[in-house]
Amino acid sequence: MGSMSNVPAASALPRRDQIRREAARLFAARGFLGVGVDEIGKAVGISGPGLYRHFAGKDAMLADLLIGISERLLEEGRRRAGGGDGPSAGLDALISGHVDFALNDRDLITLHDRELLNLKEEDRRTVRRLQRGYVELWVDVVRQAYPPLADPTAEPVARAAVHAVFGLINSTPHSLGPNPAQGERTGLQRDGMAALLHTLAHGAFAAAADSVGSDSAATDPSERA
Amino acid sequence: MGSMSNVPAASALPRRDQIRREAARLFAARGFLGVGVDEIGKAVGISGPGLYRHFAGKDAMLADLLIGISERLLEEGRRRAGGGDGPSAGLDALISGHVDFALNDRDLITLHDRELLNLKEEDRRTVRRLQRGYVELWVDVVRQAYPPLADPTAEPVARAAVHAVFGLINSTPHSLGPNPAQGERTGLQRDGMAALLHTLAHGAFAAAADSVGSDSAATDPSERA
DNA sequence: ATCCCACGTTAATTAACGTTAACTTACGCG
DNA sequence: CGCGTAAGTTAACGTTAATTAACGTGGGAT
Repeated sequence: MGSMSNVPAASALPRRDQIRREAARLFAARGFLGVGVDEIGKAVGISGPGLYRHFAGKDAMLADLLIGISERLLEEGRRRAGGGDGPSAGLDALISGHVDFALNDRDLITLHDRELLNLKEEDRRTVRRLQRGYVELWVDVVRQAYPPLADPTAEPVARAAVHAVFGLINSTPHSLGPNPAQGERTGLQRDGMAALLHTLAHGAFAAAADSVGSDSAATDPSERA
Repeated sequence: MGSMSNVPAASALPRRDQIRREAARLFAARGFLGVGVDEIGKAVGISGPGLYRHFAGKDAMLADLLIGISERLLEEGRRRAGGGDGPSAGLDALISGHVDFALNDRDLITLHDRELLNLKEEDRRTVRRLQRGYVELWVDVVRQAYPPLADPTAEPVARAAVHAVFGLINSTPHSLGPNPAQGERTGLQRDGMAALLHTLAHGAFAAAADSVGSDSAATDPSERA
């Protein structure tokens, strides 16, 4: 193993990435346990056990996908949150980043919260740690951008709102039909959907801030009007 | 089959319902393909193939659960949407109903959008038809409650917003930890969470209405500010 | 008393799946 | 040239899981 003159030319992706993409597509479409390795192999043009030259096993493929996406989310999130122009702009950047992610990498977003339970304990802990970091990032920025949420008693509200907004943004895979075509007449075009999700997310956070700014909402077990 | 003097006394649930509950719990926890029939059997005190006296097969259990929840959502939704006191109150009632559902029947809400792909074609069509009816119900009420969304060109926006709000409300299973205990210090109590979700949903819809009321958002492919 | 049927049990059947083994091929390099 | 290694192939193995078969059993209605 001395020289190595790889560089896969201008052809296609490296095998490993090709496998990643097809596996993500199939796992998202039919579930991790619902697709066999032969199927993944066929999708990349090799057959069955040939995949074991590139991944240690089926579990390792899923782990690679989930850890990869979690790392990319956190990394990109950190970059955007520290964008400079104050917390409000930071939150905008976070939202845009997550929306782009949900629209561009629908398969991975789907897997991200659907297939965690098929990971071995250690990988699951890794993914959860990364996810936790990402959530903390959002919670901090949201509480700075919406001062009423900065109150210590409002922390659970901010955290729950962040989770809910993730659910909101991540809902696009379900509401946008199957994978391939993007300009269907199902509804909005891509950019319109991105703008709308951005708007909805802000609306939700603003409403949360308003609710703790005025009356009961969090620690008070009284009913609302 | 002439007499039938059932009435299961004051003991437990009928076997069939007991199976439903345990199957829902297990499917939500580890996925439809991740749990075996022996496991479901053990959860209800009988073993393995004894389940086939009550359901035609594992597929039939999932179909029963998903169709059941979809029917209940639609039925209860219709009841609430026609509550009488105008579209704004109708929307409140719809939101409250869905929030209650998400908080009370977390397992079923999880299955509802996670396991559709494990249904046979016919059952899947049935579930989708019911889901479509439920969405239409929401879209109609939302557009009445928020006049700017009643504009014909805003229909895709209203529809996408409804899907997004479903994602928002349904996110609670993920952000509330595992199933059993309900009063953990993870964050909000149940009622606080319900109130917050209600608030967030309204905030999202209001923001959607604002956005189409003022500038570009839907059919216009221009960028937003 | 008896019949029967709802409700279970365990054993057998069959199919699928992940993984490993053994073997082949192409090719960069000393 | 000859060798090692990356990247495949097909065949085989061991397990697991859903479903079916064959077989009990106990309690109500006739």
